[in-house]
Amino acid sequence: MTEMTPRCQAILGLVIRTYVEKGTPVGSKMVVDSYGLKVSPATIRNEMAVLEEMGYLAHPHTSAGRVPTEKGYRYFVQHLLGDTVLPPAQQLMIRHQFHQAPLELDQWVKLAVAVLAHTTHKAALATAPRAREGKFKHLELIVLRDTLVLMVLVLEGGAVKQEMLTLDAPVDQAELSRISNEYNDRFAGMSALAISEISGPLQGLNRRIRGIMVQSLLAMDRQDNESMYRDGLVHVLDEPEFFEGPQVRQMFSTLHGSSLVDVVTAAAEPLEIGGVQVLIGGEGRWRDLSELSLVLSRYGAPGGASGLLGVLGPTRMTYDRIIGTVRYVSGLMSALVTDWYDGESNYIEGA
Amino acid sequence: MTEMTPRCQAILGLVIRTYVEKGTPVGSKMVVDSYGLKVSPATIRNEMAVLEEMGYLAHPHTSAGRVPTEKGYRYFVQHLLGDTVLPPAQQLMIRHQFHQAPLELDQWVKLAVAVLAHTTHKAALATAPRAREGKFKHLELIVLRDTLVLMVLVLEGGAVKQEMLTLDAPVDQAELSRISNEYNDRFAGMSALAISEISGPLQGLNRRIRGIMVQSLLAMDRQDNESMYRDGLVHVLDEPEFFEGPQVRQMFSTLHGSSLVDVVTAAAEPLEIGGVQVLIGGEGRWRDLSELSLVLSRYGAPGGASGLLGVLGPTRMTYDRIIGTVRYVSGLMSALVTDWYDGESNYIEGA
DNA sequence: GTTTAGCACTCCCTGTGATGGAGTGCTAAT
DNA sequence: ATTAGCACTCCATCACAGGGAGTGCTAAAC
Repeated sequence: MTEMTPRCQAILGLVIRTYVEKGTPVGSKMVVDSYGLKVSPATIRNEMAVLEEMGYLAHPHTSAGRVPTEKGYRYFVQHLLGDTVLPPAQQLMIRHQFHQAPLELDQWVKLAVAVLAHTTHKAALATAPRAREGKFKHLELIVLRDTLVLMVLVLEGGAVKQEMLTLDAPVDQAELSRISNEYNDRFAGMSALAISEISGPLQGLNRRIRGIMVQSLLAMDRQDNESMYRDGLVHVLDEPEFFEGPQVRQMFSTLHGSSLVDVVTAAAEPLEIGGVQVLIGGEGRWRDLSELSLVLSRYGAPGGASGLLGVLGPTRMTYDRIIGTVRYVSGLMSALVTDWYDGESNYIEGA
Repeated sequence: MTEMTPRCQAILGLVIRTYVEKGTPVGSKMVVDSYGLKVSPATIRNEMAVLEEMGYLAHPHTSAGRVPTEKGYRYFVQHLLGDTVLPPAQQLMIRHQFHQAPLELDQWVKLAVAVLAHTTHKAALATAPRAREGKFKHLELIVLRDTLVLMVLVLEGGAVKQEMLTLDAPVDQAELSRISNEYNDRFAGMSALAISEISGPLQGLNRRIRGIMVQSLLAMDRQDNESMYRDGLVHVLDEPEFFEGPQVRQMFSTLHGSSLVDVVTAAAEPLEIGGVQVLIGGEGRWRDLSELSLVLSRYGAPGGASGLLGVLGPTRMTYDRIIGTVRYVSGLMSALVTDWYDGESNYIEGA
């Protein structure tokens, strides 16, 4: 059962590689010819029969070649994966696209998704880095018209949150400025907990503002459907297995739907920064992803905010290349984010 | 040629209605049976032959029923469309979804797209209302770390624009507050042109800020790919004509791609607020939309900001119902936006 | 003169074998 | 343990026939 001769492994690897490349079930002759092996097809057939019995390969029908099962892919990813480091040329191309990177964090994330989707030719997704708990930096209150106020909340790290407030009674800008100045003086650099502790019972406008502040600080790391960027979903349509029938529809509702966020966050839960997680065919836990694989990584500043990025494609994908790409982009993004936060903390210490 | 007997019209209408409903080419017998006409199939056949010669109907092959051409649809929309006003029940359902509407304009727009997509079961799109030229309301400069400044620009009407600035030399918050206060006192309520006229030659930070301000004010009505909301693209996959082959792929790149914005803005160019424009099969101008129709409307406050919203679906769609829905939602949105701006201007006058 | 019944014709759609090929699984020989 | 040989299985492809839907024409009916 756990018996797995080196040759068996090798053959499993070859079968998967050829299947990933060609997309059709691969037969014994195909393996021998493609790699110029010194054994006969019959030998391969025997080994393949063993692999099938162990559950790593499957048979569409009696006289077809073999196809990897999810278990097969998983074994491949865990034990047979060679060097997943991207060749320097690829690295350069990716780095180059990050070179004229914009200054806002969200822009970086969008860029990362686009780069991932483009270089892997698959669907890509990412979430912006979020700290576990945000710290208050700056509050601004701007009156738009008598009872309507725009509240702009800036957190440390540069995240900005806008909120509209309607009031019961009109206020003027001077009053609002007075309030926001007080907040800025009193609460700068504090966490939600600290703010809650300081402030006694509140009422009216102050109460609403405080509520939103605390809520925003606490909800920093909650990823919702809106905050996940996606790109390149079209690429998945290029794969022959998604070419026809209602699969296309199902695929797209999966990718576009809101459940994807849950899957991603659940799958990424055990991930350290820089770590890569490979989810093959939903792993039995998510039916939506039955034909899909997800290569996910967490990026961010060590001990600080972190986000997720990854690639989503058919189970039949070139895992080595894609894992390499995801890991590399994750590394780049971590560097960017770390730089950002270092700069930030330096400033604070130096101030 | 321009000859079009009433009965011809009626038959064209019936053919289109049945085709839209069934999705298969419709034959003479089908028409007679479906509507209990008092004429024989042969009569219908003759008329249909005439309609075909005039270019309103087409023949997939010799012994198939008739299918409407783009020209046929256009004639239908222009002359044969009955009452496109939505039944009260539908109106109520839509209105109800707008009832607990959020306070931000963009949220309204998103809601409108969702409602359109949902009720028509087609793809929907919308752009946020933009004024021809914005007016400055409020500027806020917040230092994030030594040389990095967050600039928040609020325009009249509540549009908010964020921008990051990197400086050559560090500044402190006090200095920034001084600058922003000066701007707020001096330029409140002014247009880009007025601001440009007042200010003499500038340098350094002031020059950058002024540049962004003017640019933002001028670019208010420019719709880019990012600013167009889309929803319900999946619905189009339900239509049988998009079920198979590379059409799906092409469709999706069309709908997701950036060229759609150009098409929409070009098509909407002649539209008055409240007007509805129907684009059938790309009208020969846009090859991407060959199988698609676009029902578009402009909404907004009269003389003020306006945006676009519409529905995109296969040429084979129920034009009356969809035009009705688009017009109704457009009306609702116009009311919302007008309210918004009225409130705004009231405040300004009363201030 | 318009309408209609009748009919031949055209073309698609579907199901049915028939054929070939790719690949397996088994057995016996190496 | 490996391999050659071979029967077998099942899929894919093609051709072909029959049924069906619908047309276009013609001639008769109103």
